[in-house]
Amino acid sequence: MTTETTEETGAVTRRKATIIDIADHAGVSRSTVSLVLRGSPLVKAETRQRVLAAIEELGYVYHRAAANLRQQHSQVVGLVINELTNPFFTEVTVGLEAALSERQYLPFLTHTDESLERQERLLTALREYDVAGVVLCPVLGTGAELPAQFRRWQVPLVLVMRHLGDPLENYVGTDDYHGSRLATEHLIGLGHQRLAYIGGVQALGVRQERVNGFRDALATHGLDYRPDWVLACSPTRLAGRNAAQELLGRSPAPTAIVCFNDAVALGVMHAVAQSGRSVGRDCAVVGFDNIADAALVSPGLTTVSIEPQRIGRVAAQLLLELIRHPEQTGRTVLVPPQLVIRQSCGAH
Amino acid sequence: MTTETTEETGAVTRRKATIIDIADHAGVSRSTVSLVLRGSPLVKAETRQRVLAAIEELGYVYHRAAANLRQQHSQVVGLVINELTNPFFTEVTVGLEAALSERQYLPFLTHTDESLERQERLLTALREYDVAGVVLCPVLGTGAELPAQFRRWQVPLVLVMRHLGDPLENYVGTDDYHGSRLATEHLIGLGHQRLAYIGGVQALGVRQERVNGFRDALATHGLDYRPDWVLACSPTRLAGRNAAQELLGRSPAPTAIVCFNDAVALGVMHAVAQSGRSVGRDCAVVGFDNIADAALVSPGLTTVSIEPQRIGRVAAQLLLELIRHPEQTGRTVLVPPQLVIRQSCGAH
DNA sequence: CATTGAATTTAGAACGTTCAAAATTTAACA
DNA sequence: TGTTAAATTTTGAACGTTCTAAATTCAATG
Repeated sequence: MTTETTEETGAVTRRKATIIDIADHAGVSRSTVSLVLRGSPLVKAETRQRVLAAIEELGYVYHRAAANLRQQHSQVVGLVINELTNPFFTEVTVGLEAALSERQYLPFLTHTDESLERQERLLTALREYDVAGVVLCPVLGTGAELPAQFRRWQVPLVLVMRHLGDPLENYVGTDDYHGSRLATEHLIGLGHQRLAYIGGVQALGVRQERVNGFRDALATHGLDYRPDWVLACSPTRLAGRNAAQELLGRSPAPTAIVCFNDAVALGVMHAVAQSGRSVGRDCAVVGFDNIADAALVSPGLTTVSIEPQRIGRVAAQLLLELIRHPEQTGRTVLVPPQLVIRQSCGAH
Repeated sequence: MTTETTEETGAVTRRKATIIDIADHAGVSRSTVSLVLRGSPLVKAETRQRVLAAIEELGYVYHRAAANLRQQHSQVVGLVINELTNPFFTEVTVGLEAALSERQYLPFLTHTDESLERQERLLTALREYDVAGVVLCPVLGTGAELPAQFRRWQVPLVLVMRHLGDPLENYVGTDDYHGSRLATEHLIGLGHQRLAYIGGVQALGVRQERVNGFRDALATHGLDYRPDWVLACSPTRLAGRNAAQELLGRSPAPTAIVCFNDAVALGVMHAVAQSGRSVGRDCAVVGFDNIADAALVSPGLTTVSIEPQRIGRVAAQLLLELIRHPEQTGRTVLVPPQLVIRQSCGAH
């Protein structure tokens, strides 16, 4: 029986049914019920029916925590994301969730809000809940020793979008270098000779990659790389506008601007228009990320698309591989980006 | 000893240390270690030191799943959010997480992506992981019987931002009616006589509340409510722009537009400007939500601020109350919104 | 109708913790 | 020093599952 009465309220409370209640109700043993629950072919069809009926009747809910305890492994994967407000990361998590739930893993999503302290708290919480692995987009200022720590802890770890420089770390991100190169070469192909780069915070490895792609594309085509035409700024629309205003005031001014991301690019477009120039005609602009606004704005923003969902899926796949083969290290997967051509670069 | 050798690899593997390993190492019993872990005052200071040293030395990690199993309750709370890409919800979750982790609960964040099927999968998964309660922003099309189901399941449930109409449901949201009224009365106070309302999907209860606030504010001040000046459209910038274009083409045109949310309002501002009118001077616009862009755009968007973090905190508090007193039902908390005055309404 | 092997089912221990109750040690006092 | 109470520690069962190995049932065969 699964009903009992509590003293305080006098109300009838239904204790949650367990596998034993099902067993009693169906007239079989715990083990048989367990086999049915896991879809084993060992049980006779008729018995299975009886058990399933009992499950239905008692409203039984499988207790995964107990099963995991016994089986010594969990089906939960921690997702530690630094900035959920950024739609890009939301997309990454959508890809992660899709790939994980296909393989019966449950993603445990978690938000550090770019705070190192929160990140530490969350990582130990996940460890205490015995997750099978962790996908982490580390907060700025995360120590490079974190991957080694995870190895010691024996918890598989995949970094996404930001890496820490440990040669043994497992990392999934975009091919920033080639994406940036792609964008730059497109502009050069359109005949531009005076190209500038705007955006990104110096400290970020991502930015370095993108600037390198820009630099090398120029070099390959025999164009000058002018350090004074490479401006850093925080990755926002406002900062992009300010930086562009300054740059466009110089003489000569660039005729094409490669931007760190779309937010910056939108700000840059704004500044270009305000300076009396036509975006695309007098000054070409390309972005990076292909956010939703890039298509909606007018003229449309030419940009490098990095398929965030795909990155999520790839990260999930790598993590599942690591769960199977924990000894693997140093895997890096760079998802190749694609150029999406719209009007902001003057092409059609 | 916690080291052993696996046959396959020959590598030394460190089995995760348990409370028993700590007990042996410190020369005490399981129970004593357990008491130390839970910060009990019963253990002698010197013993505690010895145990803590052992914990440190063996790199022990508390196994919450096992503890929860024994204690028959978990410290995990499910957060089921329909649209994480919406920065508003991200803010709500930040508030939830903050309030929950203060009380030692761990928020298990989850994303339905506005899919009913995903929502169902996630809810059963959370049940299987035996969460202490659930905070849910239900997907469109969720059946009104869901709260009753949760009651039968004996899982405390708090709805946020969207309710289902069950009189016993527990709900935390904004006071849409008064927020909308506030915005409308502000415009009336500035002398406007021809007011229109744009945005929101008919089916949503939220929209009905906001339109009611708009209507009643008009009535209170003896102004006509014209149903043909109340336009529904999906809550996006683009849809807002289209709706406003249509509306501004009529004659007479409204001199003030109350919008369902800020996204719509930004689209409306765009249309107003395109029609050759000055936003604020010729046509006032107010939004709802106070998203980040509202302050950045020019002119600044006057809008109703609903403090999403606060909503998250309140929802968390209510849930924790329900976990303590599961018999409570029918609680509704409406967080009062505030008017943030910028330039888009012509005031200063 | 035994016998055999396959098919199906089961008992008991185990996973890592905490609870209740009991056992032991320590301190205080006459 | 013995007695008592308080302080501290421990034992064994329990939480809901699954594993291993063994037990039982069934069907087919000679």
